[in-house]
Amino acid sequence: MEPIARTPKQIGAEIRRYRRRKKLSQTELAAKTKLRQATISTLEKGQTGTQLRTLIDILAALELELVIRPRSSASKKIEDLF
Amino acid sequence: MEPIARTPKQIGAEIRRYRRRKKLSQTELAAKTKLRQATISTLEKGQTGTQLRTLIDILAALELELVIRPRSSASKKIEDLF
DNA sequence: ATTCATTATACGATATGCCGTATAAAACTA
DNA sequence: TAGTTTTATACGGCATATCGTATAATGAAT
Repeated sequence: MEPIARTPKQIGAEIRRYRRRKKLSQTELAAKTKLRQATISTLEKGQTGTQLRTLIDILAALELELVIRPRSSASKKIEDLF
Repeated sequence: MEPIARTPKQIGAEIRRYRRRKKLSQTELAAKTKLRQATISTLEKGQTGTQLRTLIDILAALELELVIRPRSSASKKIEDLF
């Protein structure tokens, strides 16, 4: 299953998923990244457009990486996501 | 080879690669996205942290998508050069 | 229900991105 | 070479993200 993200909301949801997988609270992640807990909260909610710098800091702290690629065609069924 | 991006510079380089593949100038892409040519220029150069919203608009215009995933260990050392 | 941890929201202040416009620099092409 | 397209950079002004700090809401567990 591949975590595709095309909107801030999807990106935030992915971040949250990975953060919890690592058993970190927003506060703990904030400490690692020198960001505020509030900033991480808004990113995960996808409420506002955040800054790319913020996303990158968080990805690094969670040992994640970004892959940019052409959009996968409609062959991807929703069922495959679960 | 997978287009992994962990820094603004790498992200910018990927965007540029895909834009050129579609034979679009920065000005043409700017028109599609309602951004300025200057904004696209700075994003591609990776000079400044841009806004996530800007990146997403451009990805959409280029029909690209983002995948977030755990870091692949293979390229770790190489990426540390940046 | 109460407590404790976690997450969401609020305030003014500061930093930074994007805007419009414009020009300069580079890269192609004839 | 000169001319054309493309990309990089500059300015003031506006919009917005993050800051620090703090509090309110939610969730989890006993």
